[in-house]
Amino acid sequence: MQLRMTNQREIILRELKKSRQHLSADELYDKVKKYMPRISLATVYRNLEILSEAGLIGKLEISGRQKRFDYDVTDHDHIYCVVCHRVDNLNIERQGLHTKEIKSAKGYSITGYRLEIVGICPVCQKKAKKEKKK
Amino acid sequence: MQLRMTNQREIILRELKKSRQHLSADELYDKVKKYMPRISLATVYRNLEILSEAGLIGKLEISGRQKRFDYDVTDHDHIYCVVCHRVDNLNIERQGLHTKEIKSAKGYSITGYRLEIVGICPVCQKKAKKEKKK
DNA sequence: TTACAATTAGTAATTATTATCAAAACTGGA
DNA sequence: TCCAGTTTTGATAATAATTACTAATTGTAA
Repeated sequence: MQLRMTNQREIILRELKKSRQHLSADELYDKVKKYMPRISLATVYRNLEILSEAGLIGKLEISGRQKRFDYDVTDHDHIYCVVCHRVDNLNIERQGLHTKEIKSAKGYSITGYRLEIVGICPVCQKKAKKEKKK
Repeated sequence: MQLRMTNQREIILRELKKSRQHLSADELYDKVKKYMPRISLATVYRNLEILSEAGLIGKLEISGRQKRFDYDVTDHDHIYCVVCHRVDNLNIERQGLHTKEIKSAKGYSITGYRLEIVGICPVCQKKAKKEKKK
């Protein structure tokens, strides 16, 4: 199956890469609408799935209610804010993780792994301090 | 805030621990109904949140559409099936992960981390083989 | 007991996502 | 270029999971 690069796809892809964030479908919808006001939210959802299946973007299936998509398809880990659900990329040395232990874990055939660092992002830390003062 | 242990809470907690699985609210609802047929699904949702805030159970905020809850609150990692979304517990040596690199990552204050091994569980592997034969 | 607070069952509302479908836009020959 | 077939789109309906609301019930502590 060959991917046809429509205008909609082009702009969705461009805006996600431009943002350098891990956007949800509706956040991306808002950005794309500026260039293509008549685009449908369904088109954004549809194409995010298609683009991630084609390997042009990544799909984060981590925490939070909404799916988020990653502009960076190279191998990396994430850091995630428990308060606002913001996600950032991380590069961490992963020495010692490809062990026999993992490879045979519970009879699973392993396709990959991900390390998620969980914490509170700088913005939410500031907010929390302000809240305390009240 | 002190946690009042109601009948509903007791049974929800008991059934989750008994299952030794990572159940979603509706799966647990089905189990609990056998002992308490008039319980409401909303009560299950409500109490799963309360129990996890009280630290009596864990909340998995990982992949898949539904939230899942963990009978085991001790420190451990997970292995997760990309096909059926089943989750199992794992104990893996995590040497070399508590590095300065992580502790100061992107200005976050780190509260923890989780390693998720991703793969296909034995059951889904078997199903996939059967599918191929067709 | 008796008043007050917490919890419950039942249901409505909300949120995120997926499905449906007719219209529009592409594609690759004749 | 025109046409037939395929894809994709926009609009909207449907679904799934969760949360909010509310009156009734239950527990608690004086």
